[in-house]
Amino acid sequence: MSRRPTLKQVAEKAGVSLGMAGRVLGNYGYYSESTKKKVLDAAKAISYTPNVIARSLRTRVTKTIGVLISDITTFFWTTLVRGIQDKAGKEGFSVILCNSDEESKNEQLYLSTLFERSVDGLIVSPTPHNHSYLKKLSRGMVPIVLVDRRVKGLRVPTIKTDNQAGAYEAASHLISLGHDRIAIITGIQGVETSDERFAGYRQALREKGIPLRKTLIKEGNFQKDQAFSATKEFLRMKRPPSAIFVCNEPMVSGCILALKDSGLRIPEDIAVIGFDDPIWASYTDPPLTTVSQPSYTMGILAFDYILAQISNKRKDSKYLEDIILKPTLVVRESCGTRLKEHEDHLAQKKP
Amino acid sequence: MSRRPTLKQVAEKAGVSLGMAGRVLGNYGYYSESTKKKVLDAAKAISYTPNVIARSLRTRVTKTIGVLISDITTFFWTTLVRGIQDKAGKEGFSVILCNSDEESKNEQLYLSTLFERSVDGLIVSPTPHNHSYLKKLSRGMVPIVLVDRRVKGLRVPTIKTDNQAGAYEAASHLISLGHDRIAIITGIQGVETSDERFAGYRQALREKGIPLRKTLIKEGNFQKDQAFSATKEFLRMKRPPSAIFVCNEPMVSGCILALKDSGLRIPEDIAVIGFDDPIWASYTDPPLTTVSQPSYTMGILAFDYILAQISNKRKDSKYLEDIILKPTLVVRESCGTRLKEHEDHLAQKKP
DNA sequence: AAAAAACAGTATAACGATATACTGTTTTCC
DNA sequence: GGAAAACAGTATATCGTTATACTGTTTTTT
Repeated sequence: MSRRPTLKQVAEKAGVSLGMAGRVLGNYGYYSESTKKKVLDAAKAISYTPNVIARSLRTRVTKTIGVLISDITTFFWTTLVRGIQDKAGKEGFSVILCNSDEESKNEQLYLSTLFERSVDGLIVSPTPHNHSYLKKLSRGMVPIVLVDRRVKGLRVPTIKTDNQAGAYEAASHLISLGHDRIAIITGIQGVETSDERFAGYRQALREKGIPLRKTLIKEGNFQKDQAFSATKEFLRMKRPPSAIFVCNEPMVSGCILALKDSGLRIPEDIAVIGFDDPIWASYTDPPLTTVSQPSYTMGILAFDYILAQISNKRKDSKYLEDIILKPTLVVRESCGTRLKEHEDHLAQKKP
Repeated sequence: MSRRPTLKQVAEKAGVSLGMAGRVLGNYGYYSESTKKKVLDAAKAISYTPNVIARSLRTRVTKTIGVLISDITTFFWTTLVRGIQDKAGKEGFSVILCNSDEESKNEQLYLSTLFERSVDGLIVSPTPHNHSYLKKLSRGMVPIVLVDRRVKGLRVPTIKTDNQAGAYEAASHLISLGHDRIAIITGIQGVETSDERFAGYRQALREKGIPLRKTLIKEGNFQKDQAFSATKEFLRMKRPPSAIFVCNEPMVSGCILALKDSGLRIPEDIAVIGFDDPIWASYTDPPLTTVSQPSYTMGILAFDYILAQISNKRKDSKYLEDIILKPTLVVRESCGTRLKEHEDHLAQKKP
């Protein structure tokens, strides 16, 4: 690979000193119109572009942020990351993206490589356990913003949704439709997101006077396959649940797959309500009722917050407080709400 | 933010010269056991980590690759990118990810920032037009591997699927089911992926003696909304198509949405076949028959190829040839294949 | 007309790691 | 025992920017 032109070469070509070339291109200090022209022409002639690595070494600014999430493959994270990227691009920042897969050893590994690369800031969704390294970094090493979840003892601004409220709405919706054997497939115990969703579920049951049954609670680890198994287990019960609240998108996939596999109809045989609202939620069979989070907006906000920290606007107390966004319940057909209408509609179609 | 420890500080703490500390940590040259211990202890004591920026400046190696694709938000790209990331992570590379949204001005912008950041290599899915900058970079500036599409006049290794074969299979499948008014919603004219898929469609029709009707061909620009409109237009025809071949995942979404919106049943009223096989394809109503691409594998291969170029294994001619993977047709129910069985199944369930 | 300020330009010191040249000292080998 | 080789260690050039210190010259101010 050929070596790219340097500022020194520009200066030589322009017949001026390195310093002068630097001033013109960096637009600081004094320089005459004539040297300006000479430098600019020379730079153009050899198509000079500054070496950002060298600049970063000197200025201690990389214009790069690290983003560490659990898995880019799921809708919630893809959308959130796209939000970060769009805002970052506008501000001239590059984004290095890493997946932790909820493993704290990956978290540690990626955080350290990102730190060694001198990123200007980190947007992190912490894994369930062992945040020692994250905590260490948070102590004045590099600006950090958390997304989706907080961590006990980590005082860092966080962008998240009110998971409890969302789950409460979901469970209340099911209750209002007459369900009283409502199962839940939770995420990962110890992850704030998961615990809050469970808390919302419990709150709704308690308020409506429905007993909390341990047999109707299963952990799905936020994963499709585990939700599949959990669903199958529910179906093997003597009295299976009449509705299932599934706490994220991949797990909803697993749950629906298991129900289809068992030949059950949704919502006639069993109601399903999800968390996260991927594009496909509206054309599953039947369309999925689910709690929607503003993930793209969360990405934008996360970048705003990290930028505020980087450019030291932190004194602005606004950027120190957590943002807790409200999720919304999107009612479609998987809980049977519109079931009657739907059947009328089908009836019309049949000749 | 506090300043991080440097090699100089390690050397001072260990009471040796900078050079010695460098040798121990870099494990080259001569050093005694005693200095080794002193240096290692000192490094640990002040928790030294090398500054990768400084190293990169000196060694001209950043251990970073740039990835420029159209949109991380779609299944095909998310999965492919995850493949790249997983392999890159294993090899100690970081990935800077950018979305072009198929706009050549974005392509140009992101390519230049990536180049200025001295990435070791680029994995690019080129936008439809104006590859002048990409071509310039390909001339010995930085190693490049293309994914999904080639570009005329750009001699760079490419990882792609045999789109024509995939589309041919899809169209043939429809024809074998008795369809002869088969519409197609294409991607973006001029993009190889799109043109090849159209070619496969045309080839199938020609071979089976079915005339190619212009009215049954609409461009959807690979976008959901445009596919929605295109579908609606098809439905307004005096003789609407009996089947639609939709050339990527977001457009399938748009198409299905339009059909549902018009109250049409799939496949009874109209058959749908897609390209790309997202997780949700198996639980739409009905499950989607579609052409599946090995996108995760493509990501892995793309990284293998860029790594080969970076580490100059290019003499190995293997890494100079394009890889063209075979897509596979996944038959589900949206073309009516298993319709009979399905109804039997439903009949059984009814009491 | 002298002092101060503005301007044009050069030279050079960082930034932090890498790796070579160089100065000694010890060990090996015939 | 003496030359060669191996070893231990220091000093320093380099990567390509940025930005300051410094030397002059011109312009402005009083």
